Amino acid sequence: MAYDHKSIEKKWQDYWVGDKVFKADSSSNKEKFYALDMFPYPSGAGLHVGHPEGMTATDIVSRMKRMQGYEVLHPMGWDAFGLPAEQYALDTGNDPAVFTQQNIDNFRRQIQALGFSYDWDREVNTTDPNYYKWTQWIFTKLYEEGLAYVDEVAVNWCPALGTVLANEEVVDGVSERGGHPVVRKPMKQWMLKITAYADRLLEDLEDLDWPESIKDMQRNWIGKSEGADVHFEVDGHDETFTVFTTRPDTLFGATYAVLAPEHPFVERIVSAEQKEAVQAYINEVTKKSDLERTDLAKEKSGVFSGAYAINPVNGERIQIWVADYVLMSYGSGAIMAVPAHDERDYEFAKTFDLPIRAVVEGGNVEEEAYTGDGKHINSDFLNGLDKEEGIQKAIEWLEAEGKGEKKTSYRLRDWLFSRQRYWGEPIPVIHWEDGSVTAEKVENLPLELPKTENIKPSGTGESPLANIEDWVNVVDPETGMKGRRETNTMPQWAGSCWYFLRYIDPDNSEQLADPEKLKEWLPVDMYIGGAEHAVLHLLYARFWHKFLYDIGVVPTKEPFQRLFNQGMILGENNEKMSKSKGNVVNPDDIVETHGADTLRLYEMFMGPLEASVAWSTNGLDGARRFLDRVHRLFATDNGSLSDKVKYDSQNTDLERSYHETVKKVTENFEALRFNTAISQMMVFINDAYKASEIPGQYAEGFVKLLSPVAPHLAEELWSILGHEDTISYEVWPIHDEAKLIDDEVEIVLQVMGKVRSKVSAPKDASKEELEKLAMEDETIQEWIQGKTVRKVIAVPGKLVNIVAN
RNA sequence: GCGGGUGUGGCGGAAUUGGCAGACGCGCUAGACUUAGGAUCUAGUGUCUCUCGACGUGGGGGUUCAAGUCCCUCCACCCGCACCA
Repeated sequence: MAYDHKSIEKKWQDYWVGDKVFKADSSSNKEKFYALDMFPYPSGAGLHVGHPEGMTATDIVSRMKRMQGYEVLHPMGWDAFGLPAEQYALDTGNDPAVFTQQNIDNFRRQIQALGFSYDWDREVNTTDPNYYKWTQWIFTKLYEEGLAYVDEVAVNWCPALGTVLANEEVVDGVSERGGHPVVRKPMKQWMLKITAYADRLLEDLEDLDWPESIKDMQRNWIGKSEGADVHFEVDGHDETFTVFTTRPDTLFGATYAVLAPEHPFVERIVSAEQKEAVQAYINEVTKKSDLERTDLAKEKSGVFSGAYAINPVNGERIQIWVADYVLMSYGSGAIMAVPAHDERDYEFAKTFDLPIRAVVEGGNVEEEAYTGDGKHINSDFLNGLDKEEGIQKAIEWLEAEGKGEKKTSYRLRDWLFSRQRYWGEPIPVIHWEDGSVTAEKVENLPLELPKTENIKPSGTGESPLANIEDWVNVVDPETGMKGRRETNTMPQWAGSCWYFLRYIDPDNSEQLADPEKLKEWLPVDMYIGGAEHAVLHLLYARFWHKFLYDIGVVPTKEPFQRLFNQGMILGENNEKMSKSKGNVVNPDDIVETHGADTLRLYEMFMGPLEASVAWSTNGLDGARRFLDRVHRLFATDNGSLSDKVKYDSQNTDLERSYHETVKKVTENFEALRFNTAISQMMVFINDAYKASEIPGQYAEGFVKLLSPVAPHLAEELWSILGHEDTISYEVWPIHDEAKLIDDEVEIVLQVMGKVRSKVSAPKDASKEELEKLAMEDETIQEWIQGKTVRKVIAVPGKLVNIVAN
């Protein structure tokens, strides 16, 4: 019988899972290798063909590393908290835990049907109390270290639904569900002080083996910029405000100042005459959505506050304006405006007819702002200096005069860590009636989510947990003091910040993970996932990891040494797969019709791992055809070994092709270039079909090379080749470099850089010998006839180029 | 606007330090075997001429004996950020 994927795949999957073939042993003395997938959110829709792409890539590497003698940790788990389960609960009254468990079971079934070599004994689930116990524990540590704090932050409050909405639940200013109005409302929120790690998150990127584009995205997100804080006094008030500037050297060109509309200072300094205008402006601005406010195309808007600031360098009175082009969230929410040398200030000054004074030479201030370098003018003690010197000197002056100081600002802001949701890790904090706040003691963790049939909005903006009286209200057993539990839960990011640590020691009830085991496995050697997590997940996880490093829990500064982002698999119409477009391909269907091995092979052969390529049914058929060809080459219809395979063969037809294949496949797997590795395997199979016989050791070697990509078929062929054990721990083939070198090589003969002839020559023929061969070649002689040979370039082993005209 | 990236046959894509452009797969064409083929096998397949040959890696220019690869310039598309002071 021909290649029957259904029976073969079932057989080997049952064996792998049943016999725990891929169990990882932390105590072995093999070198450790940790291959990690970004774990999925188990959605109700199940797996789509995009999921297995990255998973196949890590699986191939894992399987190869095992065969190369490494102890491989390759785990899978579930990022299972999240909004959809909560929505489902709200809609149906069902328990999100039950719903989530069903989805997980479905995901696991689908993933196992693809034959990945996960160690299923290490499966983790972020919604499991034994898991989130440690998520909560990390939070309490952050709290103890002062890195978790409460702040007032505006949230999307929907009065009609009585709940707070996530940004993605708000569409065009109304709730996505029901279309109710949404307003910004300040609420007390837990924040994590990621900004305290900004510099280290930036610097430590250097040593990581990550795509440069991802590093850059993180750098931009952190957005470090150096400059100075400058303090301005307000004329007629006993007040000062601070601006942040990267160009303190242009202080003499500051002709007005601007406060963000939300700046608390605005109401303190606004003049009586301007009060009404300012209030009207602020009202207008707060009505605008974030999108409208940041729309670059729009005209600058603003209003004069009626107050004046004193420029600290020259005592000049300058107007203070309120304008929304200054953001409260960056720097100090206030700027000194230097219209001559800043494009935004220039545009604003032109709009409102404010003075513009050049203080740096170069450019034409009549026409546009000049942001380049040049000698300073109109700047007293800075005159004649260039930009760099000017900045230096200005900061020295400010610090000496007590009018300002050197300052570094970051675009990165602290992490808003609260969610007003039921389906998340409860934040383990109690607010006591005397006003004190304490974190739950470790022995009281996990603080479990209470079971309830009544998940509904609290109506106050608190999470549904606020409805559950006997959970929310607590009494201190020792002092009798009453308290109320925090009702906010953690965001989905929390569980995914450290799951890779738990895989290392998933059942530990005493600690997050055994330090000795962490030392064995960390850092993750290979981490593959989608580029959509390039910034947030990876930054948050790095932050937590550095924190855990600081408190001595983990042994490495960085969690993920090597990172790779796989591309997307698009629908056959070249658009992103989505239910609404009807172009989603379900892996279950492919496994049924073509088999898991075909799906794996096809996804790896489509193109480079990082590229986004459209699904093609024809391409899939081609992948299947290759596996059919492989099967037919090695096995007969009744499942015995093909006569063509001969263990005692002395035939050397395939020698070179085989060794080249071993070399290329090994190198390409290592470099994650699976498409080229597979094409080389195809070349070998084509050669093998042409050969009169296939030496047994080449057949075995090839099956090993194929096994990471098409493990079920490889196991089957391995047993047909007469082996009892799994192929998973067989020794990976090594190529013999000597077999790749031919004694005779083909030399390309060129005239004027164009190939005119070819000739065979000994591989180590000298330049002179090659030149002689070229000149003797008949075709070449015809080409150079009647021409003068100006020059002959001979590259040993490669070519001869004759310059003649 | 800033940062990063990509442009190669009808399609997906290959091409060490500059050294035979188009590996491999899909598709297509012809043939073989077949009652049949959406199976399999064989041959062919960048374009123009189809004979020599010429042209050809987004466009233009340059360096070089030799450029997909290096330099300059322009264009298109994709991703991220976006009034970040």
